[in-house]
Amino acid sequence: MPGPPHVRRPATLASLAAELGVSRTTVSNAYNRPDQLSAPLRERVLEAARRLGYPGPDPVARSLRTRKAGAVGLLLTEALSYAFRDPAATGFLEGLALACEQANQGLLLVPVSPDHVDVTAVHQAGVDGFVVYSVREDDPHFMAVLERPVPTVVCDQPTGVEGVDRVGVDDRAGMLGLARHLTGLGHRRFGVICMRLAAGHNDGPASAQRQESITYPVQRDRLGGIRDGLAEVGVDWADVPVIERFEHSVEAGRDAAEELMTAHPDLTAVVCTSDILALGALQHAGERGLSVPEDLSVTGFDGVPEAGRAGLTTVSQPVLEKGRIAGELLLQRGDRNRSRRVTLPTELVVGSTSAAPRSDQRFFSGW
Amino acid sequence: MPGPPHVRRPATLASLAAELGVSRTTVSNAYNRPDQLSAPLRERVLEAARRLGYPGPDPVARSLRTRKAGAVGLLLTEALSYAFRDPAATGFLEGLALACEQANQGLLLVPVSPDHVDVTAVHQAGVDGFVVYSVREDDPHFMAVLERPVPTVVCDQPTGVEGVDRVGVDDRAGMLGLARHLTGLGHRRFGVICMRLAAGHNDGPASAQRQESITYPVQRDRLGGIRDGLAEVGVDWADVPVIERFEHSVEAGRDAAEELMTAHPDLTAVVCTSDILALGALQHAGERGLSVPEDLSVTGFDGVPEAGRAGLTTVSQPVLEKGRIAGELLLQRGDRNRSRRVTLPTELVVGSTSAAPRSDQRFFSGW
DNA sequence: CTGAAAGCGCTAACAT
DNA sequence: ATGTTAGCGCTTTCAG
Repeated sequence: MPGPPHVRRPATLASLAAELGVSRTTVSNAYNRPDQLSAPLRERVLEAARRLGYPGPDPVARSLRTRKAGAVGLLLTEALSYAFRDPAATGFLEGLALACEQANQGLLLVPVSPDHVDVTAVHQAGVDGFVVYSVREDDPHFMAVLERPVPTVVCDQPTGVEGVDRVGVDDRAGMLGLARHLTGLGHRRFGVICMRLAAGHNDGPASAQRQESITYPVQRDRLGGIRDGLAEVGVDWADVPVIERFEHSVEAGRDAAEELMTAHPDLTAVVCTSDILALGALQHAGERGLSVPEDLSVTGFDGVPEAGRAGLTTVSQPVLEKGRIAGELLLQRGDRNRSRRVTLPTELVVGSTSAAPRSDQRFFSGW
Repeated sequence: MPGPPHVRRPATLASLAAELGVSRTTVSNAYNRPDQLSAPLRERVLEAARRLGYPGPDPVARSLRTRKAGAVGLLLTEALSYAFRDPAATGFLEGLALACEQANQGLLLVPVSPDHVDVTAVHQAGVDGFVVYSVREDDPHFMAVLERPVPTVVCDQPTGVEGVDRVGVDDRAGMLGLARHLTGLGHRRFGVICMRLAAGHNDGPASAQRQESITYPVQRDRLGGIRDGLAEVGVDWADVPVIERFEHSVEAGRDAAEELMTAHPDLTAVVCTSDILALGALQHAGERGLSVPEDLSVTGFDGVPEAGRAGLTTVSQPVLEKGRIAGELLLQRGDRNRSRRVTLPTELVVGSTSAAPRSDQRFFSGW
């Protein structure tokens, strides 16, 4: 907060003690260890505090002394405000908040400047540990977190970081199951819409080279799951167009679908790596005059409430649970000897947006 | 966080200074005032820090010294996790996060134990100020916030607190407009579903006495707006059943509507003090076999996205804007001489859930 | 450009 | 049950 400092605290523990002619310890005890002094004395102290406008022990000074901040820091890739717009993130946050609440710990959302990289906020954060939600492997904020001498738990990505606990789901297996569902229905001509794959702003086809250098493990696994599933029925991944979007929004999904379907009007299935993108694709299909699932199958990933309402075929993951476990992993100190890894199950949800392709499309590429 | 303290920091600013044979000031400057020392020296310091595993100045110690925490505290009535479920709260949070982000300030969600009242978390919070979101006038956590010697901004409620800035909307005027819309359509037989009115768990009719002792100003104003609007056409408030719900959820709204319509099957309009409750009422109408708006008009308040999708007639308020302004009010220190009050406009949104009552119901009470 | 001195406000041992 | 002693790790005048 810019500007002049706050009003100087009117009174301190020391001044109160002096006023009362007791020691600082006694005043401190009046607040922190009521059983360490007689009730009357304690009341005298509290009464004097009220009279002098002493607001109780300063939290920061206490933190310095006790080496406990009473809060967990949360690092998000995106702008802070994004967390409240993405339903998957919201579910995660709800779970994390639940865990913090239960342990009576605060949850500090660390501001991440959307524009120029500035990790000072990570350094400033008075927290006892960090939860990192789904960031790039080479995220500078994440690096800054690792330098802090506090425990850290990662959700989703990055994976496999030394000395850091992690909770996530088996993205690859989830997508593999979904791919099998689609190939089982008879689909052979696929298109894919995915989220940001690496640093840099790429809106458009994800070249083979770009796919080689993915820095978001979750996207890597989800794409890998599709690829493996298609390989099982002989579909070559090189023939599958993959469209990447920097922004993660329904609008971006719609837009990507337009790009995809314009270049490849013969696709029978569009697989999206998130529900949000899929909802956009669904929207585009409507605009294009395609019936879903008759003319086109569309699938997502995450299982957010909106997807459920739209009847989207998707892979559902327990986001709230993920958040709660992330919090518990951080808050429950156990053997910190070696890092713990928790992988939650996903579930294939077959909705009304996937079906067998029209028979005339099934194994032909047109007349 | 329970358990043993963290690993002791491997090195401190002092130990680094000793190692290098420079003063602590110099090391401090290397981090905070790069222009105060030569580049080579600074590099030497930073290099030594890396080598010794010095993670940079301890944020808590720095906070104590500078009297700045670099974070804003957020107090919510409900359990922390609730904030992520209520779409109106989510919008507010997004706006607030935006403001914090821009000022590079953290946002600390203060845990509020749902069960036994425990305000220690408010005392522990290392923050430069508080934003209080929509709490009861006599909320003990709020009282604790007021005792802290830091600036505070209230969103919505409580209103009229000395020395505290406030941002909100004109709830009364908004509801008055909505009431006029309904009376203009010809409605005369109303029922109301409202949120929690005061401390204590009351699920059921809100007696006149209970309505006298409302401690949530927002609910007081919204009910008052309806009352005034109905009074204009001669409908006596005493004849209007008001059903209160402790929980704020679609399910609670559905349930309240059932209670209301069972006791008063002749109503032509159900006014809800929130969209969430209204969505529940809509659901109940369907279950009851009533067509909306032909058989029954249903209205909400807030203008959340879900309501828009459902075509709900409601009073829309700029929640994101409210959040942003709350943040700005706190972060922009201006004349703190006297408290500032910001009242944002609401907008009547006429959807497809309100229409004239069936003519045979219009001015008759049935045969 | 660098150093010395002086705390920020509090709590945890260890006495008494 | 209360007091004494020693810092927690840092920044900030003010001199050199």
